Amino acid sequence: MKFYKNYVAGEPILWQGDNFDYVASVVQGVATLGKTLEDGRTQLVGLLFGSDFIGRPGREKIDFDICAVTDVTLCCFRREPFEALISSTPSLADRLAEMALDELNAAREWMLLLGRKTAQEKIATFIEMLVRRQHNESLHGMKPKLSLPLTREEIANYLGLTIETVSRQITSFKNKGILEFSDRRNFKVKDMKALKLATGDDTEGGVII
Amino acid sequence: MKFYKNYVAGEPILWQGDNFDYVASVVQGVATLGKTLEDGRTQLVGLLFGSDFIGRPGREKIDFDICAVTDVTLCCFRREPFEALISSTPSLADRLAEMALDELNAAREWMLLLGRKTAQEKIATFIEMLVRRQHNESLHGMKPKLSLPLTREEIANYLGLTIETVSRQITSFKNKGILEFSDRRNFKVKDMKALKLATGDDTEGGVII
DNA sequence: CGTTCAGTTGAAGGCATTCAACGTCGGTGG
DNA sequence: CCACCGACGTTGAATGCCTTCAACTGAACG
Repeated sequence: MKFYKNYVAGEPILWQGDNFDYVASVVQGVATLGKTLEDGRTQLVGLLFGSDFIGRPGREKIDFDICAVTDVTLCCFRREPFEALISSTPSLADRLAEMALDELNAAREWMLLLGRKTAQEKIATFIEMLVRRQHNESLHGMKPKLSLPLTREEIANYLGLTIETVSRQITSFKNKGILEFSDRRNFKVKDMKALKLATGDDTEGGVII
Repeated sequence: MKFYKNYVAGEPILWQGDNFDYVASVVQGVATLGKTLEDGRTQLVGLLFGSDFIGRPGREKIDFDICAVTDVTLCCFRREPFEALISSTPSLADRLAEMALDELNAAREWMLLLGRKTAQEKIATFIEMLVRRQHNESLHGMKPKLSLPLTREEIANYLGLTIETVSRQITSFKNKGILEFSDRRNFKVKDMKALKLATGDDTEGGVII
């Protein structure tokens, strides 16, 4: 019923329209959910981190692409026994429903970003989200080294921008002393307050993580 | 346990952050789900039509605004007995989970629109969605009169545009002979094929509704 | 040392926005 | 009845933000 699958960075996990007879949970690594138009324009609609879930009971098709951006390990379950397990375990069904609702809220938050935020605000929001997620993962590591899990192109596709704009906005945050990069991927937040301010969101009383 | 509530067009139903001790189903009318930034920029993240659902078990707060755009009737259920009912009725829980997943898919589709589509494609996609939904409602009414349920401003907020751009793009579709308006709100689609083409989506073999 | 790929930077251009004026419709009151 | 008003919508001109196009940098690799 249960088995593991491994993917190397850059490898596609599922293509839009594939049907797929198991469900899975991310054990390790980061993957992207993306949709593409016929002419190649791509929009990432979600990121999958550890313990995120792929596939849902009753949905055999998936209408977006899933792609590994780092090496990824999935824990897979055959569909029939898993659905049987859900039927007999209400708490599991509840948990899945909870996760779906969380994703829905995240998707709607991102709609606000895509529809109404400026490039600067998009980048700030993206970085701030990374801080929050990576902070949760490395529990209480006080201001750890942070890293961008995505290439500039993937960031662009996640934020509805171009690579060039992403690059310029990141440079701008460097110049303002808000971010500091040790290389292309690894950075530290020097001024969390300014970063939060730049997201365009409610200020929440200036609480610092 | 069950009661009805009525709202007139334009009336707010719920504000961002309100907590709300019942759940509801839309009986009649259209409502919008919206999120707003501090400076007033607004993004609609969903439309509620008949039989759509507001609120979820275990979520007492709602983090967006809900607003009636036409006169709206809600069928409301007190939270505690409703949650008890769900626990004892797996099929109802399944149905709610299904609806949440449908909304998630719709939200992601909309993310593609917001992040990657041009103004022209956004309008075309919006109109095409209206055709599909209103077609379902008035079962098999062959090419009925269609109507925009939203003002130009609401359309703009739904598509991540300004009113002026919405107006210009609609005019453009009129001039091309793809849409024909009898007044500001009511129209017919004169060339469905061209409309679908203009959405930027996959052509689906040119199937006409 | 040349190649390649990811990222950066510069300059030009375009699409949507912004600002502004006008048009239209429905309601209200003189 | 008609003038006035406000809300909604349209249209025009100018600006600007992001994109597009292009050249360059730097690191990894054979």
